Order: sequence, then C-alpha cells, then structure tokens
Amino acid sequence: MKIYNTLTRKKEDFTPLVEGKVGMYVCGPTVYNHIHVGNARTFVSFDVIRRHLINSGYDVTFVSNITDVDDKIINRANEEGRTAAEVAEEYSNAFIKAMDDLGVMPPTIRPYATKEIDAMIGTIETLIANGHAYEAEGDVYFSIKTFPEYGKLSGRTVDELLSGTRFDVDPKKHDPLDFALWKAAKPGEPYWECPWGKGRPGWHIECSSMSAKYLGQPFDIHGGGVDLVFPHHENEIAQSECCSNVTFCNYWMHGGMLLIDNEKMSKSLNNFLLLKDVLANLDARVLRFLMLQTHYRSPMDYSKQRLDEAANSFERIANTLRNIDWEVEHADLFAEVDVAAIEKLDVAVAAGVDSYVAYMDDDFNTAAALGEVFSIVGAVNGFIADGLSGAEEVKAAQAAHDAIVDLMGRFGIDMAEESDETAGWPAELLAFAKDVAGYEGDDMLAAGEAIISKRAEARKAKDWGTADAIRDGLSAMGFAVEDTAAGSRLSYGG
RNA sequence: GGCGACGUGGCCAAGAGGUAAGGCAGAGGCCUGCAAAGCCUUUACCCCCGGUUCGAAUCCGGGCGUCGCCUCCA
Repeated sequence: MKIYNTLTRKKEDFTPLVEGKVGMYVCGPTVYNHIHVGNARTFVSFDVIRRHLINSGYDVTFVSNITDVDDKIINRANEEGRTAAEVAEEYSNAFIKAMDDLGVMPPTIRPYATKEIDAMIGTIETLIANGHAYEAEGDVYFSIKTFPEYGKLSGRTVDELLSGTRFDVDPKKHDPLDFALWKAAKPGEPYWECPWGKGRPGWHIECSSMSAKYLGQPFDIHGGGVDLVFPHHENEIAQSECCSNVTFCNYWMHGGMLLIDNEKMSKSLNNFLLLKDVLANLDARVLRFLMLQTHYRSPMDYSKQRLDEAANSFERIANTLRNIDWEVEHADLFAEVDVAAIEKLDVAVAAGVDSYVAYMDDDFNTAAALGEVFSIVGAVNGFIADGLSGAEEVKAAQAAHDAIVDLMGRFGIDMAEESDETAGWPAELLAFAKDVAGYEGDDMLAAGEAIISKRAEARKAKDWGTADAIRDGLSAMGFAVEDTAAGSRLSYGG
C-alpha cells in the first residue's frame, strides 16, 4: 500500500509501526457552528481511508478529537448570552449526528479537549522545563527558535514564514512566530487552574497531547485538511517532538479543499453551505459518491450541477442492482444456460474487484476504484439484458450484485435495499388503487399490485389510453412504472 | 511579494515515459404500443513554447492561467 506523505512530498510504501495495526489521528472540528460541506469532505475522505485500511486487514485505532474550548466558541457564547459549554455541547452533538447521517464511522476514541486539560498542562510543563516554552503574564508560548526543524512539514524556512507575516506581533512573544500553548483567561472566560494561573489551552497543544495520550508517540498516520498544514500541524510537530525527542508521526496525510465558485469554501469567506442544509433534501450517499469521484488530495469544485450529475451516475449503479434483483426473481430456471457468458461475467467481476483494491492501495485512488465498479456494472448489465436462464446464470448475476454492493460498502455507501419496500410510499396510492382498480384494503403493496394488474389488463387489450392514464397518475404521485419482458415494475422515487 | 499544487473531450475525472479508464451530458441505432431501464455505436493535436528521449499528457526549462498556504480555517 502506498500513501502520499506531506512530510516527504512523495508517495511512500506504508509500513505501520506495529505489524497489522494502525494508529491514526484526524483533527476534528472546533464546535462553534454546524459544519459545512467542505469540512464534511475531509471527514468523508479519512473515513474512506480508514475503511480501506480496515478492509486490508489492519486493526485501526482511529482517534479524532472535538475542540470544545476556543476563542470562537467563547465569542459565539457571548453573542448569544450563553455559556461556552452550552454552545460547545450543542454543536458537538450536531457534529456527531451529521457524521452519522453521512455514514462516517464513529472514531475508536473521540477525546474532548475540555476533558484532557491535565494531559495538556503536563505537556506544557515538560516544554517549559526543557526550555522550549516560556511563560509571559499568564500566557505560555512555544519558542520556535529552539526547534531547528520548524517548517519541515510545510516546506518553509523560518525566514520565508517571517517574510509573509502580516499581523501585529504580540509584544509578549520573544519571536513573531512563537505561538500560544496556554492563554490566560480574561474575565468571564472559561478557565482551568494551572501552575501559571487561570486559563485555557491553545489549539495546537490539544492535538499534540490527545494524540500522544491515546496513540503514543510516534504513531502512524496524522490527517486533516491541507489548510491545517501551517500552522496547526507544523506546531503540533514542534510541540510533540520537543516534548519527547522522538518522531511525532510517520505519515502526514492532507485532504484537498472543497471549492465553491472556484474559491475555497470557508466560514470566513462566508461562501459555505451547511452540511445539514444540503442533506435536508439529498440522499447522503449521493454526496459521498460525489466526493469519491475526485482524488482526496485534489481540490474539488462543488456545485448543484455536479451534485445532479453525481445523482444520475449513482442511479446507474442503483438501477443495475435493482435490475439484477428483478431478473433473478423472474429467471427461467429451466432454460438453457450460456456458459461462455457466465465465464466472461465471472472474469469481469474478479478483475474489477482486483483492480479496485489495487487502485485503493495506490494512495486511495477512489476515482479510479469507482471506475472499476462501473466496469462490473457494465458487464452485468450486458449479462442480464436478455433475462436470466438457469440457476447458474442466476448465481453469476447474484455474485456480480454482491460484488457491487461490497465494493460500494467499502466506500461507506450502503446499497442494500430498503428493508421495507413500501417505506415512504404516499397514502394517496390507496385512494388511487380504489379509484382505478376498486381496491378496498389498506395494504400498500397489494394496492400497487392491484393497479399494475389493472394496467396490465388494459395493455393486453391494447387500451393504451387507460394504460397511459394509470402510468401518468402513478407518476404524479412519484411512482415510476417500467414495462419489462417479465412484467411491469413499480418503484417509488419520491 | 514568498512558497506549493494544479491545467486531460461539452462538463467532471483517472492515468505520471510506450501511444488516452470511467461517469454525466449530446447524437445515431436496438429493444418498447409509447415510455422507462438497459444494450450497441459515436466526439481528445492531454494550456502554450522550447528541450531530453527511439518514443512525453507523463521528465526538464520558460511562459500563460487557476487554486491553496504564508492570519482563524477541514
């Protein structure tokens, strides 16, 4: 397996510290608002990466934090006359629900910054003790000039970083690039007691302390969005490596930004779409599918048009699965079997699965892997085009079906049928059934069958007017009717 | 201003030295009572200019363009 490592700017063979095990840390959100689609992309990307590691046989410990104390949370609380803890709790819970909606696996460990303060204070004390940090009026700063390797992740020298500095330097800092490990509390702000008085941790120290606490040091993979490379991840390295004198993390992975109108989606640019709003009238699987179409490191443009295209593309896969089920159900088990076609299908499925894995092994190339799903889709569509004959063909079609479901499942996309086929069907179908077919009961499935059978009668009698009127009536309620060789099929699309 | 990444068909997107996957959209055909779904066919001087090489979309140099980072950010 190969992973592109930001630290070396190369694709490298992945070798975990302990054979068969992977320790992975991904920076979680600061909970001062609902997350937007851009944030979601990063979490989906790392979820897919984690799933592939698991599917490859690794025992993955996935740690992802929640930053629940921060300037932005405090500001928001002040604006709304609430406590910071209340704001943090609301958006933490919203975040967890959003991840669940998106099909992102819960982390193995989800540390909350406010519950890990002792560990952070310990890290800071060590850094002060070995001369890498200094206290100033209740604040504590990291002294970057004590770490000669500062800049190694972002590929910048201290001079380069300084030349671009365009902010006023806090006089308490010894060096303009020094950053806060601990911030003294202003009146009214949440605080914890520590050797330097009341205050709260800086953002960077949280991830250093929490990752070391739960994964040890070094650990295997650290992930986040590319916009975190500098300063956040650079600072994490400085803190952790100065604290312990060992490598912080072996592989640094960064996800590309989500763009909207060719600009980074961000809260500060105010061009963001909240995930919950996008998901309000969209199948979350389609959003995930859209994200998989682009490599995780590339920037990705988001638009309604691209989402619609992804929905159509996704539907092609769903249709294939549905068509296989239909043909299996209506197979002629006593007809002659096409052995050559079965052989060809089996080969195509096996090749698709193998290539899928090979692409994913090559730095998680989801776009190419997805292409392999479509190659199986194409092969099985051809195979079932004229129906299924004999148990052997049924078996082969089902194997292709299972392979597609399995591969999509590895992407975190569940293609399984709804357990209740009539879920979401509008009640007006019953009235329509009564009207059209004289159906008196209240069973949705039976009502649908009554309508379809009424229409079949009309079609048999070549009464196209009645047949089309029934189809139009169903269509108006959100149903689609498809006439296949094996009979008419009713489906609900909302 | 500095640093980095990217520029592939109408749209999106893989490929990273050996002659361009896949999806969406479009066109034509098959199937269908008509549809739907599906099948078949069909569209690429790989941003420009030089160079290296038997051979470059892929490597090197120079342009042009876009994005990101240098401040909080996924």
